[in-house]
Amino acid sequence: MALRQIFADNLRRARLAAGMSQEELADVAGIDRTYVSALERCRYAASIDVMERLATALQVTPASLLEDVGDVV
Amino acid sequence: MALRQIFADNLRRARLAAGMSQEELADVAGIDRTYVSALERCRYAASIDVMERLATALQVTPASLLEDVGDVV
DNA sequence: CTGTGACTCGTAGTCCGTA
DNA sequence: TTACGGACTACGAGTCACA
Repeated sequence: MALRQIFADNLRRARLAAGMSQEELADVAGIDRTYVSALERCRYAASIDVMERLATALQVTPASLLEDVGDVV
Repeated sequence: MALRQIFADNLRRARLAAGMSQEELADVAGIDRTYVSALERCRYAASIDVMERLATALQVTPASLLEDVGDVV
C-alpha cells in the first residue's frame, strides 16, 4: 500500500473524528477546499508542510497521519 | 520548529545511524545525491512519496522520520 | 564526501464552476 | 457536503558543474 493512500485514509479518519467538513478543515488549515478533497481521494502527493498544517488543524501529530493502521476494511 | 526541519534532522540522524553516506542513501533510494543534500539542508519541503522512498531505503518507518525528538543539540 | 547555484520540467496547490 | 473538471501559478523534483 502506497504511503499516499495511508495518508489519505488517516486524513479522512482524523477529519471525521474531529467532526469537521472538508471545507472547515481546508479553512482552518489555510489550504484550498478542493485540494483537501483531492488529497483524500489520493490524487496528489502532499508536501511535508501541507501535512504539518493539516495535522495542526486536526490537532494530531504529523507522524500519526502516516501510521500504517493496516487494512481497516 | 518547522516540520521540514524535524524531517531534515531525522533524515540525517537515520542516515548516520545506518552508517550510510548521502551518496549511498541517494543510490539506494533512487534519487540524486545532491537532492539528499538539499533535503538535509532543509531546502525543500519533501513530498510524501520521497519520504516513503527515503524511509524504505533507511529501513525505518515513514512516521519515525517525522517524530519530534526535540532539540537533541 | 558534501554544499550550492543554476537550470529544466512536472506536479503540487489555487481558483473557477458544475453536478 | 463532496466529487470532479479545466486553467492557471508556484514550487518541488531531479540533474549538472564547481567549490
